[in-house]
Amino acid sequence: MENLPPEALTDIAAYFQALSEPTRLQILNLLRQQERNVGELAQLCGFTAANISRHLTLLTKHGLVARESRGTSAYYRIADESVYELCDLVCGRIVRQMAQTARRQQAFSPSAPE
Amino acid sequence: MENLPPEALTDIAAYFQALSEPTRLQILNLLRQQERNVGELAQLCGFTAANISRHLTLLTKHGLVARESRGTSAYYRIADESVYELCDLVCGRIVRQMAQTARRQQAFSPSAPE
DNA sequence: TGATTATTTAACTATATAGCTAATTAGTCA
DNA sequence: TGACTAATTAGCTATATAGTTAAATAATCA
Repeated sequence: MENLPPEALTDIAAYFQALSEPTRLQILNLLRQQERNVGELAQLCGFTAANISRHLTLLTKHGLVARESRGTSAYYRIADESVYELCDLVCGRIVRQMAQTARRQQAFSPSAPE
Repeated sequence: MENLPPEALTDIAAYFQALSEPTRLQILNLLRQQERNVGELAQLCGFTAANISRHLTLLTKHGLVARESRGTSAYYRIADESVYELCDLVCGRIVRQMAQTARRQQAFSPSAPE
């Protein structure tokens, strides 16, 4: 990232944006276990198939998932496992930060932490 | 990310969202070299100070940058270097993907690559 | 205190997008 | 071919947000 052409920032931002939506993260999380078709994902996520389909299209465009047509169904699977590295890194950051916040609040009101 | 409480996805999404904006990435990139005040960043980014100030507030809320008041100025610096790891990972992904796309296009029209 | 400068916040406009329903497309099978 | 099912796309609404200018805060200094 040190010496980036300015337009690279746009690409990186777009990639992060693909990951900046809870429903899409839920989809990625579900696909971690096994491939799924659109209807299954829709049911598991609790949204319409139309909605999930649009999310899957976007994830595909960014190379995060891959689509395979089988019969009348479309099965999606993770295309690049390295996404989970990213998510784990962020997870770690958040946990650390929450712990830190908790410590700070403890310091202010040790008797009534909240 | 394996066994996450559902609300964690929202937190992770919010963190990625902080990184999903080219201007904010530009700010982070500039702060890689040295701390800067709002006016400097505004000038370097080519936007108003009001706009940059709002971006900095958001980055601060996510623990990405830290603010220090000095005189009438507010100086910002990177609060967690690990952001750059994330960005480098994404960078790598994008470069790999672009190379792959280029190869595919080469395969289709080896004489007139574009 | 009053003037000046830097930052932040308020209020607004443009644009993007997550969700929906309904319409369309595509594949299977009688 | 026609009926059926799954997926996608179109069209819509509601919400979020990146940018702006202008007003409000905050700190310095004469």
